[in-house]
Amino acid sequence: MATIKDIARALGLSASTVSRALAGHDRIPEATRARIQALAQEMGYAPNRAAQNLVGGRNSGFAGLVLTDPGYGREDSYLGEYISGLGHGLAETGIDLFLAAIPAGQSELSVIRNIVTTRRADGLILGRTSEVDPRVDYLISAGFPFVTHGRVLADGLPYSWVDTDGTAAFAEAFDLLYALGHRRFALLTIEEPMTFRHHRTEGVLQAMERRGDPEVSLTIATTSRYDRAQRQEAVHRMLTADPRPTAILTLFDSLAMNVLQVAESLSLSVPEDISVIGYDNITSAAMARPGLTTFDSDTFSSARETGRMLVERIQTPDAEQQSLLIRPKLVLRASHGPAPS
Amino acid sequence: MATIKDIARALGLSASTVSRALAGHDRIPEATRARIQALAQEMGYAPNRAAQNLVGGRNSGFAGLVLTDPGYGREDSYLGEYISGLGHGLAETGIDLFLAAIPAGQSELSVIRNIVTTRRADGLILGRTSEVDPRVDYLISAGFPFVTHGRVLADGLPYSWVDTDGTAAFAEAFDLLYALGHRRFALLTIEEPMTFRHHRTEGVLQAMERRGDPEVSLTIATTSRYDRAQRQEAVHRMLTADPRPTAILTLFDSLAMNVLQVAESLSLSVPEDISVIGYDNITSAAMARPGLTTFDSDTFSSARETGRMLVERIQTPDAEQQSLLIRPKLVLRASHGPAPS
DNA sequence: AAAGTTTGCGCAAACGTTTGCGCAAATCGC
DNA sequence: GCGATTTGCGCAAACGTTTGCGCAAACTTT
Repeated sequence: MATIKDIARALGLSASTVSRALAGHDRIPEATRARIQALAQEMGYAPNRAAQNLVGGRNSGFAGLVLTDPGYGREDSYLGEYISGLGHGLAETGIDLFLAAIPAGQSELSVIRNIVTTRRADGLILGRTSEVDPRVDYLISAGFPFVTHGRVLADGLPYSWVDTDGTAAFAEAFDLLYALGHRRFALLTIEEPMTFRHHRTEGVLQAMERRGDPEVSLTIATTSRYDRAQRQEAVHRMLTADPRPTAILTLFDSLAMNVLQVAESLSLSVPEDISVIGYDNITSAAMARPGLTTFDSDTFSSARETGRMLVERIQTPDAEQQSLLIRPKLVLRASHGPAPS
Repeated sequence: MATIKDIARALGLSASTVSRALAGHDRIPEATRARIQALAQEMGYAPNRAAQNLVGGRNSGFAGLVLTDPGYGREDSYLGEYISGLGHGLAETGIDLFLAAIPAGQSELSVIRNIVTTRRADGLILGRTSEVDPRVDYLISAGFPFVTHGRVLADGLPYSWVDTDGTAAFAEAFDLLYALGHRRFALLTIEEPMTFRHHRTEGVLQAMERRGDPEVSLTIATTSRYDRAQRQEAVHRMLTADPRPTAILTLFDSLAMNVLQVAESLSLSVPEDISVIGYDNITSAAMARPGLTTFDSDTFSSARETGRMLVERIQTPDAEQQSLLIRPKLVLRASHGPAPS
């Protein structure tokens, strides 16, 4: 509504002076700045983002969160908490959140490219990082500010990320179950080459190797991340194998939920017959019976940190890249117990 | 990157012609339009939103989804599914989703006012409507396009909304339990004057009245929507009352979850001792044991319709206001059964 | 073939801001 | 008290579009 020119006219100044005063530039005396700021306040002046954006070619005032369709985060409470955290990380910076919801079938990379070239956002937040991720490569080469939630496999790439330490957590889960006497392990994992799959698997393998116990066996079962029927079938196969594993680690909670369900339908009791441990601590994990033992990595604060890191990327592009590895906390519930004898 | 001027220069035309051709205006011969469009395609031209916005004062290209902090939708899978649906409703319109995440303690109304005056969005989507909602009043008076998810209590206000038919659903729930022999009912509700509270309560009261059975009793217990401890306590009081209700209706699923938990801690079995019915069909409702009987209102498609309605509001502001009342489907699980004798 | 209409397109202004350059006045150094 | 520097501020251009107006050429009508 009110423009810089209105302020200038009212004060008998030029638009340039008002602009500079508001931006806190040099060579504007404190008294003038104060008058200008007071009037701006009074008139409810807010800079026109479009105009600012146009002149500078930067500063759209938006941080884009890229979400892809299958799933989006629909699985559980995750997204709401994540957005809440991001909001807090961006608060007070004048940067708003823009949701780039990518329809199924559209190339995520082309949408990202479009956002970058049209400057629809000043920076991006990427989830679902895969081991080799063209989005990351592109954004680095374009020199565009971004932060990923999750990593790519290659080390040393110049980008900022926040991730949870799946390797440590899965090693901890293995050790916990080993200590309870379990020797026949199974890991339920996914087909998609997400980086977290690598890290979490690595945790189990490392812990196993450290034990060096020849009695320990591990079978790895793979299923699709999204196809429900295929998931059920894979779990079913795993639970009817002979010999049956007694300790099941799943890559994330919703897979563990499948295990709980199939076990129930097979009249296997958890944790008496099999122990199950998940990862993520989704809301359902607490509601399930038995309650699911899992790992919690505080989505809210990790999202907040992601937001803060992005702000830093945007505002001081030359600052060093940051990264944050969060150690998830084991949440003990009732889905694990001593190995059956 | 590529601008309209680049195209004009390359074709020996003026910027005006290119602009008009791309916008599909009159008085541009088909042949010229085709040439222009082809080159635009080839050069990867995308209009600069900031410039478009600046000239027209409209058309920021964003639809704002207003989310307030306590909760946001963190409770369950709701938000992810909702956003997914909205994305589909806005797809192909060139309108992106902008998240107005309102920090706790900030006035939602002032944020909305700011968005409207700075034209940061072309339209808004509002959730959490309360019986009397100043946001709705303000947006109507400002003539700003918006759609609410939920209604206000007053009828006949000129705005578009999408809501679920809580009245019908709660009447159905009552009837179901009545038919199973239940006579001592309880309704667990919230303190906040949300409109859905009114409608859902109304459903129970109406069904009760229709029966006109003097043996039926209904106690209504009220608790805070967000305070966990208070919720537990209210549920505890309800389940230790004498005589204890045998049929418990809760305003939404997460309250029903509380009932399930407290019942378990009191060694009451569901559904043998008490029946519980929720509303919303959150993910945990399926995972809980016993599975929660509840109502599902297809968040995804109602969000998609909300998105479509907003597009209509934005593009044809003079079109009639629309509304959509969705009849939720009863999802039968294991948390309800015959009244204990 | 003259008058009127339509077609195809360009000119230039406008949207609200930022910023390089410049200029007069004030202040400083000595 | 004179030259040099600093301070305070304005002019005007630029960012990429859209759009009212106008004009010449091409058609149509009579």
